[in-house]
Amino acid sequence: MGSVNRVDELEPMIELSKRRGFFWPSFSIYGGFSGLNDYGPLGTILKSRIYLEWKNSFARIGAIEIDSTDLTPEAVLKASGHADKFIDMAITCSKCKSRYKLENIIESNGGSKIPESIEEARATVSNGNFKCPKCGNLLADPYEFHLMFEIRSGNETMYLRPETAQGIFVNFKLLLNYNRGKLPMIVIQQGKGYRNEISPRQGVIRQKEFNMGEAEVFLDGQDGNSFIPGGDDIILLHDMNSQDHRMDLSSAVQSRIVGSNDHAFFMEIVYRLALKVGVDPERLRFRQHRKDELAHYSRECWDLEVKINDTWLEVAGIADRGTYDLSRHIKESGENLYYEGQKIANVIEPSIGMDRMIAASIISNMKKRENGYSYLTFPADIAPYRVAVLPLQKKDGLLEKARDIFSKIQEIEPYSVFDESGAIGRRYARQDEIGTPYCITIDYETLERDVVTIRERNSTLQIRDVKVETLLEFPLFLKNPALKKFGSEQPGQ
RNA sequence: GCGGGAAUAGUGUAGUGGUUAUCACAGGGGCUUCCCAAGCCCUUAACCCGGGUUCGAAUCCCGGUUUCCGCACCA
Repeated sequence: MGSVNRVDELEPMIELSKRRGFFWPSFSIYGGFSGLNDYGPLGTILKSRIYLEWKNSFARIGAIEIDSTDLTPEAVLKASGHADKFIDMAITCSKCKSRYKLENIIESNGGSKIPESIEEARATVSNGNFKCPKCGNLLADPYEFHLMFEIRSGNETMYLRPETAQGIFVNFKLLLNYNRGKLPMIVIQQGKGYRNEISPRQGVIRQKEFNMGEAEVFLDGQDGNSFIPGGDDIILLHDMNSQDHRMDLSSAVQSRIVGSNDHAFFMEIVYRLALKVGVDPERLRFRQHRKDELAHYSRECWDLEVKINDTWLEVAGIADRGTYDLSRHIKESGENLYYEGQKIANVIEPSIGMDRMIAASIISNMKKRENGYSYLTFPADIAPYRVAVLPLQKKDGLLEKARDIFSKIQEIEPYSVFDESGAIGRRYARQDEIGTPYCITIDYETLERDVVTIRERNSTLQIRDVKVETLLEFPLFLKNPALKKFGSEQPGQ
């Protein structure tokens, strides 16, 4: 429920998503399965459009893209550190059923040596006289908890990848060769990651299987100036000492808040993507990881967070992985993953949780009109459907005329809607609710003079007397001169 | 995982042991209107799963699942 005063933004988003087909819980006819969600028809289009924006923003700076496997041999994840770090040792109080991470129990009892194996953990616990912090009961029987999904393939142990990144690192040698030995090299990958979450919550926000968009940026040397941030967006930066700064990212580098220009540049790329998919800048900040929360591979990390229900939710992380991964793979595989002799590339990793980015976009764009009807203010670039064609009524040849125009519009804008049912106002409302930016109405003027009316979603304004030939003039409907009359309210701008 | 609520058409809900399972919105068809979810008529569509108690269970009990709220977890 939440407190009475708080407006819950998540619940209306989930309700809309179920009703209109953005996403819904997986396997619902079998009672559901927690932590898994399917994208419905609208969500699937939205997802591919947001991925495309992401790809474009990296392609514009010369990125190359690969697509590696989900199944990953144990050796790779041993090298990367995940096989060790992704197994938690835990302990449950037999009396009050409280669960603890073993290392927390050892530390809170003044111990410092964290056991490396389950055998060692058993020995430590049986000698340690550790008590449950809650009820004082003596704790016993530590066990392992796997955060990765394990798969058996013959005699091999494999895992479903916890991140897409390793697929890029293991291909580094081939990629560098493909790139004719040149750095910097930016490699991106779209795909699924899998984590055995103990208690998935909040629908698409925390899942066992999730969509990621990751980039590994391989940099020449340590100077950190291969890429220079150029934007003047004033951004809220919450640093590791919980100090807030409002400044653009190049100033943040000069003020030594962000560690390097390279790091700041990719923070900027991710920030602009969030704006591009329609997240309100007022909802955005970067938060720097404290030393004690950095992942095992990371030297410095800034999360992009979105404010939902007045709490900050991580949607992306821009980590400085240094030479960690390549060094590890050099050591474990014995392969030459150097460049220019003995140099190891430095890596910046902008990594985006796409499901969360999509949810943030929906939430940020959900608006209500004064009459209570809701609409989605998606930028036209990511709106699932961009145009709906609506005959004012079905009689007098309007339906046929509308169908004719619709089939021509589909040629230039394949994702368009045709809707003939119900009153015209109802049909506008239907399109508003799924965020279609433009409706084209076919009326008696169309029959007489071949002109249509274009109606814009956010303003509900109309332009009448748009010639059909103007409408069809440009392959990209969004760039059509017919829309200029909408001025600055146009959602595509 | 633990504790506590909850689970009924697509969505939101009513229903305290016997109902033809309520209502609204949404959806489909028709009439009417003809530029912003109007009106009228018709219509589709639901008791989470499995056991038990009972002559009889949507309703009571047990187990499971899902979900929400706390706690823990979130590399």
